[in-house]
Amino acid sequence: MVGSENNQLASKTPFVSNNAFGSVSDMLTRIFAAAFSEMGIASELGKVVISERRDLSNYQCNGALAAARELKQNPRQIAEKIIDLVRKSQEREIFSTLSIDGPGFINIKLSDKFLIRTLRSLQQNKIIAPLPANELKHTMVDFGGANIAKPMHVGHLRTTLLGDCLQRLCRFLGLKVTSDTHLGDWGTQMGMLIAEMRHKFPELPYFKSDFNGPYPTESPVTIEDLEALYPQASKRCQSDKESMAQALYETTQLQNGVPYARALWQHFVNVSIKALKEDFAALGVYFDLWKGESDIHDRIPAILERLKKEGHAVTSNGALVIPLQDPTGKEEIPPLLLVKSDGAYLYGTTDVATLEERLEDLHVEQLWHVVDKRQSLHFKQFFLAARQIGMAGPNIQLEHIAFGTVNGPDRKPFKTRTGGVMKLKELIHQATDEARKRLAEMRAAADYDAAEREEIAKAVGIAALKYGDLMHDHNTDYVFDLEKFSRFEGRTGPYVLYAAVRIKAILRKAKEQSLAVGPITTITGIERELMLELLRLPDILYSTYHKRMPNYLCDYAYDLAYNFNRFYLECHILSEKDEDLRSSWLGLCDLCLFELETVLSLLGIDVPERM
RNA sequence: GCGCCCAUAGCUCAGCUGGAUAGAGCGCUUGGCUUCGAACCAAGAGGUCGUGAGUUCGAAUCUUACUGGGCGUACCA
Repeated sequence: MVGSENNQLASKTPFVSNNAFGSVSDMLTRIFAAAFSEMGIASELGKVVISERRDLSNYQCNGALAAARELKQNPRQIAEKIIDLVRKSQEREIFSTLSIDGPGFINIKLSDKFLIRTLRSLQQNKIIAPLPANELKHTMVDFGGANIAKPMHVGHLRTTLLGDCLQRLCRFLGLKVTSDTHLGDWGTQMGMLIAEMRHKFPELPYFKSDFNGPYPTESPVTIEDLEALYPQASKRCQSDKESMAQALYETTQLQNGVPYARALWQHFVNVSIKALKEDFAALGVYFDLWKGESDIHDRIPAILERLKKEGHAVTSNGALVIPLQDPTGKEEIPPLLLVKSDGAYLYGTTDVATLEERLEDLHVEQLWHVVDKRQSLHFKQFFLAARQIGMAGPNIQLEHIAFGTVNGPDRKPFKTRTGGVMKLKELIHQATDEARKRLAEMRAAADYDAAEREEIAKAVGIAALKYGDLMHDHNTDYVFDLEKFSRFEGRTGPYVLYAAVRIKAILRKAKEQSLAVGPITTITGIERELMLELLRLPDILYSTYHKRMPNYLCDYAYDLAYNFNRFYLECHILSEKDEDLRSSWLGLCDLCLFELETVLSLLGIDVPERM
């Protein structure tokens, strides 16, 4: 029979393989898909999802309803047959009940045996199955959006946290990842800075035409100087044509590699990178590469030549552009500009050259740009151009991971009280302050020494900040409310952290009392909910990856913490007299901590030992 | 003008392929600590899912028109 073959097929792809724990809903889907196809119905309809009616089931399959429309049959009868087939399969011991409710929903309850067996294997190995081999693409995450001479501010928060979460998640799921900030270290802004330096400090050796010796190894400016210099330079050039001409002149000197300009520029870059690394480090964010626009500058002429020769790039209104055709033919897409009429390169030019480098030298297969959604037209143009000129083939994934603005209570982009741009450093300080305040209010950690208290405040502050940001769907704007994010009640980082710390406290006490942390063996009541929650981890990780939606991780972390708190309240673990039950519960605590810490670490949040 | 996105409880937000009674947190009302950290938990009130029409057995979800808001629209990034 076809059917038994299908069932065997399903059982040959266990969701626990090589000790690695996979998706339960995928595993159930395989079983149901086999049953659907055995009935001659499209197997896609066998999709099993986590139940929306927790009171009725753990998982559900709605495929019979859709099948009923195609087959023009009664959905309940179809569901009946599906259930019969599943009951006959080798997998029947997974289920405690399979029932049909409403118009034809198949409600699935898992057996205790299955639940215990599965969690025990996870408990032993603590390995989550990586993505299937064909999905393990070399992924580049381009995020952070750092620039020379410009401080990191609140506008960099989302790209940094989102990008970092994505790179952590990809690595966790077995992908090869290369992250790159792609510094804005080239172009007119750099010329403007040099011109400003010449204007203010003409006595520096860089500006002496008769200077022969090597230029100083010490930077003439600090990061603070640079940050102050940049707005002045920018303002001067905007208001004064003469200054702009000077800036363009310096830009040319730099691009032609004239020593004084290069030397000065190198100082700017060094000083800036040092400061940027500190900013990122304060958030626990690290990059594999610190490439910049300057790195690909030399590639540009050859690319432009080729594009002109191949007819991809044409002159239009004095500029060199790639005309774009919308594949759907519906809308008109403005061309991608490569060279301005004054000869300067643009955003799109460096993007194309950088893409070439990433594809040819680094062999990246998947490229994610984590950038403000206001730039979506640019990325649409850039990606389309990359396809049109044949640079990115069909196997290359290009994606703009767009995010909305961080708003203040007035729903306008977040500002300081005085109306200025909030620096990232300042934001982290405020988060730490808020956490410190909360901890003091609750008289928490009062008996710890000052250094530990400070460390805890930092950890809690970062958790509040990161969770508060990442919990929101990145496609939309959100209201930044530090006071709210820092609460220990509700859907916040500190709440989740608290649950994890509670577990650590129990495990510590258990160890002190030499109580065994054993395999999970029993289900008595409320902990079943927690166990079902624990079963979802792989599903959550995979869907977070596939949708590129870290907010799923945040939701899940909260659900875990909440379910643990319920279990904790109801079951008094350490005082439990039944040794087996106690060690089973301790095992459950340990597993829950493992999952919480896993999810939090993907969000970039560390759990302190106590708080 | 054209294009993209958004509109869900008093507030901030979820809502996975079109599915059952639209969820959560905060706030509000009420209840639970001689026991592992009450920084917790439980219960309740609160909704014409922006408006109208359409597709469907079934729409917050898909189509369409409209209203209100955000953003972008060739030489900035």
